[in-house]
Amino acid sequence: MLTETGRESAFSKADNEPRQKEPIASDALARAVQRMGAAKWFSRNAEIYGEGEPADCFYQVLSGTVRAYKILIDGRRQIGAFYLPGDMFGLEAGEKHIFSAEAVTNAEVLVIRRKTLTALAASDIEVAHRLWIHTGNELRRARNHLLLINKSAPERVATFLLEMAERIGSIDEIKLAMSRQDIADYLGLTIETVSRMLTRFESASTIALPSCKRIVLRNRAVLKRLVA
Amino acid sequence: MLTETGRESAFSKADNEPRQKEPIASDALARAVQRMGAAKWFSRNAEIYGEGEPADCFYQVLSGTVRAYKILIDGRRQIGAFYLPGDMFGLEAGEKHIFSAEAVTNAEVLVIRRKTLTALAASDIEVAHRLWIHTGNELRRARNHLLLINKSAPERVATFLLEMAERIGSIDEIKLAMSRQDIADYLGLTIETVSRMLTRFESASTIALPSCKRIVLRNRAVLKRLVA
DNA sequence: CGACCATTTGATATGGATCAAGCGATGTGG
DNA sequence: CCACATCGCTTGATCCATATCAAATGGTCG
Repeated sequence: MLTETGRESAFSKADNEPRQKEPIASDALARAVQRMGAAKWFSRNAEIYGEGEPADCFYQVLSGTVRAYKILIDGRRQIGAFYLPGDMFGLEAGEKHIFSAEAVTNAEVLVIRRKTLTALAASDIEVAHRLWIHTGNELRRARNHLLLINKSAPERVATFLLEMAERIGSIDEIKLAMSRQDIADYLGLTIETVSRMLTRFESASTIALPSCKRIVLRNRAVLKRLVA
Repeated sequence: MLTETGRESAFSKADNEPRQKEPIASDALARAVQRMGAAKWFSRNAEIYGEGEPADCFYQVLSGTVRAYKILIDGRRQIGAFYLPGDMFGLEAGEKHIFSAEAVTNAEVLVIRRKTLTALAASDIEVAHRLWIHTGNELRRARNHLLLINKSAPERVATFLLEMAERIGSIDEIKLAMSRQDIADYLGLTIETVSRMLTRFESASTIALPSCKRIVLRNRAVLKRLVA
């Protein structure tokens, strides 16, 4: 059954938020991580691992938000994914990390050694299967992200808002953990463009912006039509 | 104990050749596909599977080239990947295909039922492992593709040329199976822009264009610097 | 209150899209 | 074998969405 080691403390100490309903996954893989992983704290902007380092560990977010990114030669930064509580990351069958990972906010993360996991997978077919499913989900996300990057700026921002709302499980209001720069680097836009799109949506009463990190979706239909 | 070996590379000489002489790939998964798969011919532009259809089969290209793509609501087409001889595709842990697949050229493809493969994976840990590796490789490709899409047009085209040269294993000359439209849809550009970049490279003697499908890389250093 | 950083807003520049010919292959029927 | 249609590619002219540059505003923390 679900082992929730460290969960309560995670929730009370997370700088960020009261948590949603049931974010922590409970499949064989997640259970293994929760049983055998060690909780570790990362403060805002701390590096969890760096690009090119050997991928020795697998992670699950307990609280806070994590970004996976890559710095391009011209200095730009492409964020490949945000990981929220319950999400697992850091191990995709490769020897080395191709992205770096950092805490967006103070975050508590479960860490489990790769060896531990692969040893388990060798004997437990369900864990092996779950690892595959996990990578498959990452792949689906990456492909959706790819599709996103070719769209117009309003479409990208609308997609981001809906994606975040769904993942946070919130009804209407999203509390964003990340800065405009993070959003811009995720969407392949500039902060100015992200900001402009948000104010444009606000002017159209599609969203409201009580503060720059809180966004209220007032008219999802309009956003969904954009995403289409 | 599981061991991760690097990605298997698909080595082919020219994708026009009807057949590979050598065994195409030789890991446990590829061997299973080659032993139990049925060869099937698809003529140019024939559909192999459609988006949304149940992902019942797994495929390996024997000859020719295949594209995986998605049509967006606005009618644009995003090509997610090209598959060359030796490459496997069509099964990534999901129940349904999220892309469609078509033959770019006349192509021979091995087809194996998903059930056959998952049954095998349940008893053969090595096959299960290779399935994971395969999805991991697809993920790495998708992430590289994502990075690509944010770059400038010259960078994208240069990246495409180098990628193709490497995958085809050609020294200097690439024989492209795909049209300019295919390239454009892969890179998120228009055919006009792709064409202009190619002629620009040609003017700079970075490449030569003996015919529109044959491209000679005359100065890889320049291309690599662009990709950086 | 004042300094600092993030965000918004405004003005201008530009890379690639779009619109529009032209050109060069490939194929077909006479 | 040629005339001609067709299709894919290249080239040119213009437009527009977003980047870039610059400044103002707002929010946070000492």
